[in-house]
Amino acid sequence: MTTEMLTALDQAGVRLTGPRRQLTELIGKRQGHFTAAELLDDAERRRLGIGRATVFRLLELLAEQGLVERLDLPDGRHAYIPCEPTHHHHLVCLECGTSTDVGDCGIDAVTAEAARRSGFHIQQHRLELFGRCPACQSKKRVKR
Amino acid sequence: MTTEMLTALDQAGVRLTGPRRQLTELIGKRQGHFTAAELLDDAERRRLGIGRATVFRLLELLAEQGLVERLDLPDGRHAYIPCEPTHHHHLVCLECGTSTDVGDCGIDAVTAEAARRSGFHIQQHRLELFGRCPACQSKKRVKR
DNA sequence: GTGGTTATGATACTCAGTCTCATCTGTGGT
DNA sequence: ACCACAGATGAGACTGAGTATCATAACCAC
Repeated sequence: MTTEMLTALDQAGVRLTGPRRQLTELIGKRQGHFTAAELLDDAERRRLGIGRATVFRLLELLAEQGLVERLDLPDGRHAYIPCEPTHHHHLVCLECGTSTDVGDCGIDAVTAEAARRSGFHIQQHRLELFGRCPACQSKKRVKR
Repeated sequence: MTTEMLTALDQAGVRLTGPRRQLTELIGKRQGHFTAAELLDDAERRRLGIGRATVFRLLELLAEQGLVERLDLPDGRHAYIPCEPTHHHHLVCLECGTSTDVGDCGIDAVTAEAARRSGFHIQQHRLELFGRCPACQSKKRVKR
């Protein structure tokens, strides 16, 4: 996945620098969502000497390319999810952070209906689903 | 609307203090969404002598009671919308900030479908729609 | 290789939101 | 009407996320 990110960045006409390679690798090693602070921590723990600004700049770049998506967690924090650059929505596990992409699932019908009722011209929408993934559901069951 | 908020706060067992009355009044005077900073500005402009902490504390209280809902704007800022304390979604005008509540519009079917496909147990969802309200649509048309 | 454009890290800064704490005030009981 | 005191307040310190600046470093097309 990190190579996909790198080739996409390359095609976007930006330089494939050391810090960018290292950070995309760290992103690849994480599963699920992560915050900028967590990524920064990873980098510091490995003594990569990467500055905070660089982390934010890369995340912004990746977000522009649609390789990563900004997510607003229920507690108000911002997180990022690596994902395919097509329109979709996220289903996030509140326990382990795993996330899955879901396709449209009929959401277009919902927005169309809302537009019809309100007269609004809808330009963008955001749907975020939160819950527990199958693995965490069975984990809890065992513990009880 | 501000009286509704006050009676709801009263029933929640908190004190109806001066700052709380003044702030709910300011919220009532705004239409559409607003950020904490904007509300704070309003209060400062009127020399009410209300501290920043009080503003945040009231917003938190109102959010707990469902009288106001936290909203994540597409640009990442946090805003609040006064609303009815029932489950619903928001349709926000990106130009003037007006917002409308929309009922379920079939979104439950979407979450059910996503749950079926993924095996997740979905606990909460957030749907936010952004666009242009009817008034702003006709405004633009006139300008051209 | 080399040149020059682009990216980088350090640092300072801003801004949102939280915490603390001494002081003040609404409210229920009298 | 008064009082006592729990709960609320404002000031200001603090934290943490994200941004801006700028001199230095590193890509990469040539």
